[in-house]
Amino acid sequence: MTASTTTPRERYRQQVRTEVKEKAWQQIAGSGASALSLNAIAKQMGMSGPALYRYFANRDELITELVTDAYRSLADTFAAVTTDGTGPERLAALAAALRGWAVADPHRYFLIYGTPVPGYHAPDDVTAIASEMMSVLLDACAAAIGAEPGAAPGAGTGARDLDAHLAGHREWADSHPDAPPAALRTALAFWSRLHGALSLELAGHFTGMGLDPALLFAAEVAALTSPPTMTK
Amino acid sequence: MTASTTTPRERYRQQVRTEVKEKAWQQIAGSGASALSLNAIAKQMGMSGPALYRYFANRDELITELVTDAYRSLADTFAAVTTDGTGPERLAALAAALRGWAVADPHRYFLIYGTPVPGYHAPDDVTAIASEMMSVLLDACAAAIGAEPGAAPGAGTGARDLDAHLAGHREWADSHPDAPPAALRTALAFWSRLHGALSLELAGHFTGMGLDPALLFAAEVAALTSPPTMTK
DNA sequence: TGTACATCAGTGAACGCGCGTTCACTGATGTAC
DNA sequence: TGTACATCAGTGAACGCGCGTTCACTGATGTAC
Repeated sequence: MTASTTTPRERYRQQVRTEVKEKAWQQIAGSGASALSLNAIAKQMGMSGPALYRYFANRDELITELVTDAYRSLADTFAAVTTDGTGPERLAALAAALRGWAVADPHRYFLIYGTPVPGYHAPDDVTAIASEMMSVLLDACAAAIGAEPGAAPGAGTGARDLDAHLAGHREWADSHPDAPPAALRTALAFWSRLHGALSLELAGHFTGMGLDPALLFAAEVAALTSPPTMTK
Repeated sequence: MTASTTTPRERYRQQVRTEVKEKAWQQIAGSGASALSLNAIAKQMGMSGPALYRYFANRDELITELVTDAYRSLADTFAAVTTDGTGPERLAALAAALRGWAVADPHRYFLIYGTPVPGYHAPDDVTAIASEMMSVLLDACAAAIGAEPGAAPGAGTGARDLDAHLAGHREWADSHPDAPPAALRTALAFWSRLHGALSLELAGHFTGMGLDPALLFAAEVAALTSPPTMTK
């Protein structure tokens, strides 16, 4: 509990910045990220448009901050997941955290993982945050794989080319230089498959089909750690 | 070769409509779908803005037509895939067709499967087209499953809840009323996993990692039909 | 083949709107002596 | 504790811009006799 050296003025600044972002999210929820308007936010806050330029240099800076905040929030959610339990249990917990986070605010999810905005480039901060998340995921994957290497997705013949490629391209996993290829494969399958299920769910592609997305998601999570055995 | 009853004027109309759509796609590629502007398209065609209202009632109608065209194009691509070969071969061919189609024009892909536009609702036509595609996919899935039921993704214990749910919700698959649950599961995994890999690839989430998306995609396709065997 | 008429593509002016952003200014809040 | 000054939040007017859309109109193309 170190005494905050924040001046009242600085505190007020942060409050206003926070409120601007809140209104921004509301606006994104209503009309999409590309329709974000500084003037509209100001009006909603009972201020005049130019006032916001005290708090954000321009529209792009606001969006960048929203993106960074979204990444930060997801990374924190990941980091908060318990590291107790077996590898598969940890992976399941991470998956549940991911889905919970995404379902809680689909627009925030899509701001990160949705259609990229042409011309907009995410700031460098986010790659660092993405690495954080990958590190947490790899940790659980390594634990899961250590217990049962054959249970990793693609452990059969199908991933031989991928494994060869991964042998030469594992910079993205350099937080875990000793993780076996199966762990890397599992991490990739985790991201790829769960984002597939989540994207379709949040975009509403399942509602027209009358399916419960949670069950598909659960089945995909299960398949990540306990691959099908031949039942013939 | 039935003689076309199309009048020259009608033919001209269609030409212009087509050109408008082409410019629209170019504009989407450059600035995103939400920045689509009738005036800008007209200017690019050397016409004045209001002229386009001879061809499209308004902006929304143009977008709707772009969406429908995109679905139609994907469905045709699917339908053109050969039905020769074994089930797994057919699934692999469909997967390759999907990826080829998506990579050829990422913006078109995202217009269908990307971030949904708040307030915009796709027309009814597209659900019919989506059913077409699902029917083609289910056909291949049924063939693949018939040969080797245990090879379906989730054939282990992980998909029991999903199977129970599918037993009561298979209207989306009513083109194949006799398809076994494993076929339905395979079709869902096909869409979900491949869209996951494609979305991440096309949004550029792999480029920062230095990975070759094609190899991940290939591994996912392989996992759909030949699940890992325990190598322990 | 020629004339009279209908159809329809495209224009230019105009409407109201909201946007991002700049600028000079007012008034309140904090700081230094 | 009181006064003088500096800092900074917020305003209102203004700039230029592009948007979707409507409207009355011109001129070319096709049709009917």
